[in-house]
Amino acid sequence: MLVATYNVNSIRARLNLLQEWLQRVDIDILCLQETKTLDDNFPKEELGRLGYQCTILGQKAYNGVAICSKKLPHKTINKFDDEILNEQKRLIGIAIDDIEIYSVYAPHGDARGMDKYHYKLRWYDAFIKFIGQRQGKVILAGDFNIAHKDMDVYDTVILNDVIGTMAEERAYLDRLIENGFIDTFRLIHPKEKKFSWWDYTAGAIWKDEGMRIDYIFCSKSFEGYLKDASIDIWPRKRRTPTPSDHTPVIASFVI
DNA sequence: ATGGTTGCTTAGCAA
Repeated sequence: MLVATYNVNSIRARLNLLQEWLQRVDIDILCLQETKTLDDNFPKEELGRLGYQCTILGQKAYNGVAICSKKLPHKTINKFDDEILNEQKRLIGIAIDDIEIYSVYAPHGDARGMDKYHYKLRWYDAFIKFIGQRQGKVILAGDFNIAHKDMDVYDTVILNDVIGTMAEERAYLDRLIENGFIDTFRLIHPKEKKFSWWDYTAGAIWKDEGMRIDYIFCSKSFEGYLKDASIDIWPRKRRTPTPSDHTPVIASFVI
């Protein structure tokens, strides 16, 4: 079973590239972020033609998450007890067989001290609390907007104590791991310096000046099933159609 | 070259 996460930076702008990519790989469950459109405008039919059932939680212009799966989910989780998890569309879950899968789009946070920064911390508090209550086989796939360690950024001087690398942000990923979640890419590749996002400006992708901020975490109960993990740089290196600033992250499970 | 890129929605915001 192949699980992928991809921040597409607009599903409508990225549809052609996404279709091309999906024909090259054989993804079973695709978690999308920054779909940036209301549910009515989500290209359900186009993805349906590629064999995917789409579970969508969109909003106009910003945010928006979805999960496209080959199997039909028997449950959708799109409402949460904590209001901060409901107001912006950053989290959706589905259940397939005995597995819960979440597509996650954590707030960017702007810069320390700004309103959006405090929002990020409050959102993460609510998210970790919610996730801590989940039981059994759980997968969290998405754009977490935090580079966990120094090896997850291209330059530790330029990217020291800035948004995405602050100790207080990294502590949230530590807490996820303390709760039993596994960073699948890092487990399979303990030493590899690979990124999942590169700034659009200044040709960052061609210099590999990026950060690893997209992750697939799985609960401890999955540990024996994890077979492989990778970052597919192919979509990010297209010149046409225009790519997202992120690239897909993949995890493979023997289920 | 003293900046540079996208997308959504239409000039300002968000990333």
